[in-house]
Amino acid sequence: MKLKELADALSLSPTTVSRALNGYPEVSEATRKRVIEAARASAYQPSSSAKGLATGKSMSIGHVVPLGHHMMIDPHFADFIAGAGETYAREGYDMLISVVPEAEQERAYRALAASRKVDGMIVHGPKQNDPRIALLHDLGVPFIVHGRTSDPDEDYSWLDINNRRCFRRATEFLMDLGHRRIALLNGLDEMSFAMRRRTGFEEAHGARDMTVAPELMFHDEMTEPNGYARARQVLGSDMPPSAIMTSSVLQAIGTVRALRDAGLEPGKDVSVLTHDDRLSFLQEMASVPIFTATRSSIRDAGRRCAELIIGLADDPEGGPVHELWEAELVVGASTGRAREVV
Amino acid sequence: MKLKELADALSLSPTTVSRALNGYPEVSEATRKRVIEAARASAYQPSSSAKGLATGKSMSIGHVVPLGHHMMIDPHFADFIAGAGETYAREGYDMLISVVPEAEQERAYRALAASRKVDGMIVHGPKQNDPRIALLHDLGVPFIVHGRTSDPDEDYSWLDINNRRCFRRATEFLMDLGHRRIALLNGLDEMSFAMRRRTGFEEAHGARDMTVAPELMFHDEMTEPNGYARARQVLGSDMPPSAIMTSSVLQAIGTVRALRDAGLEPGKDVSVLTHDDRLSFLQEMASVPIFTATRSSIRDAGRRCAELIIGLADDPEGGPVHELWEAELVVGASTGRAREVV
DNA sequence: CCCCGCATTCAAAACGCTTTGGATTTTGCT
DNA sequence: AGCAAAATCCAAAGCGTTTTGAATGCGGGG
Repeated sequence: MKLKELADALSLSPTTVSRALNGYPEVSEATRKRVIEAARASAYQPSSSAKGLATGKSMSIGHVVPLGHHMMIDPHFADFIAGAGETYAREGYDMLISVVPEAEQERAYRALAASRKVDGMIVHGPKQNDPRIALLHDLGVPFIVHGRTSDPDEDYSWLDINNRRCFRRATEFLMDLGHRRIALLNGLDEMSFAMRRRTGFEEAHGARDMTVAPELMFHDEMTEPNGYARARQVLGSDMPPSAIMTSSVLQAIGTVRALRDAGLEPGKDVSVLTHDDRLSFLQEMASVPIFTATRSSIRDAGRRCAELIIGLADDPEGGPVHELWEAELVVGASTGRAREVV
Repeated sequence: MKLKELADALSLSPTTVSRALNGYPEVSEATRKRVIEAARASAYQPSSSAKGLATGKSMSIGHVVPLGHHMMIDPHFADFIAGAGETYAREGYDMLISVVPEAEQERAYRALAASRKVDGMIVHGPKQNDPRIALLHDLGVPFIVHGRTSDPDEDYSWLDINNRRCFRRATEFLMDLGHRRIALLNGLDEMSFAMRRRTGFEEAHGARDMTVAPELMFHDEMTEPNGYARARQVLGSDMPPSAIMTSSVLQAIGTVRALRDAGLEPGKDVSVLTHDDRLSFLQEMASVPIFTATRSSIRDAGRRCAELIIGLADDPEGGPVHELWEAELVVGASTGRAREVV
């Protein structure tokens, strides 16, 4: 069913039908009703290519997701997508995902932009110095970064959580419990968020005239097996930490597995504190959370990023927008006073 | 940069340029070279809407993903997507995802089909009797189902694993180890795969003249917390099982947590056997796997489904295609001989 | 030297929608 | 009743490609 046919059936011109359906005022309410009803009855749906060609908008937002080192799609990313998807559905947008090998990322961005398949893009997992933001700037596509680079951050739009501060608070929380030797199982070191968290971690040490132990800091992909492996490694060392911080619940779960293997109890023998993105497939209903954690819903971030990029797509001059979210620090069962080792 | 401009710059007609770029034979190799070079230099990329309008193809495949009961996006789904995405990227297709509340699914399918935004669709998580396949049939969109319904399955395309057989084998494997009382933590009962697994589980019992204990069979969303809760429940019952089977590694992880909580050791005190979709963020490098499992990569399934749907999009008369994959049964550390209880 | 056939190239139509600029009818006022 | 303004509708011109049908230039056979 195409517009012309619908118009013929109604003895109206395509012009009028188009206007009636798109809510333009130059059409009487009576005919608008009639048109809308007929459209519904015949399940008319405008061709997206034709509409796109005529309006210059595609009503979809692009996400380029690189297949990482281990060809893994990040579960954190999946939850972000779920949130963004909700917003898109509500606003009549679609989500276009391009999964590409790391090396072909730039080509993918260029192709998406130049073919005008998307009205805007969301940039995931920004590195410290990320060439993508300059690229997108050049390409002239509206975009928003989930996270920030380490560049001055005024001239592009982003939404981020205050990684530095929340990791500083978390570290100090552990120190207040008497912990002196704390391990940090962080995300990959090229990631901007990992560096910010590390900075917060170090600041906390500095503020109390403590020094971080380099042999207790790790940058890995945030998986359960990696959490397990690193925890095992530090627990088996000469001077094991009394607390372990991780950047993801997945690593924390691995850490707990390692503790159990070593006959140690989390929260008693060794404290575990993690950042919690509230991954949906791990949500507990328990009254007291398993993990003490800095917490911020990555799904909410997805929802909000989608709203922001749609705003920018509608009004590219809407200027760069920035949102910095604070994470909450919730106390769970995985932390406790440090054992008096002395 | 639009086609006409490129043509002008080359002193050629749009016709010729278009043909040169699309590999038609009616153009001399010399000019083709020239055109391709100029296109590359000026980063020309045809407008997808215009191309779509002219050709009738959109070069993208649609996925409708419902937000389930707990508004969770399934991590299994994420890995499937990663696999499919690889294929799409290779074939020049894009992936269009529509995240919608369960109730609006039908509308989403209709909209995607009628707006011709996609050349084909992949149906996820088929229910036992799934109205979507009739719907898509009506809409006339090529589609492939990942899984099967319980209907006769000849008239639509699908790719599935042999759930019934692999769960039967797995159950018999446990019985061979002396287990007589086996719990099954399955996926949601409306899911077609869950029923097939259940059937395999029951067949194994029937073949040995054993009866399944209804109080040991559960249908839940396949999450870690659910695995934990159910395992705790059965372990605390009057007649606890000596082995627990789960439909997902996530449930298995939860189960192990429950065992540990109860002071039990997996593989010694209680055996755990799971189906393993090879979720990428859980891949171990260990030589002997943690879990004994029936194993089949859901990412490979995604890859293959994408190939199949692209094939169908190119040639809708390609007839229904079917692929039934066998899962392998790999022995890990989580199973062992049943404790002599008697 | 002419004409035919092949290799190249092009002008124009088509794809299905939105939007511009007018035309026609209706309404509101005097 | 008469006229300007407002309301309603329409024909036609895009939007950027592909594709159809025809034109042009060329070499070769007669």
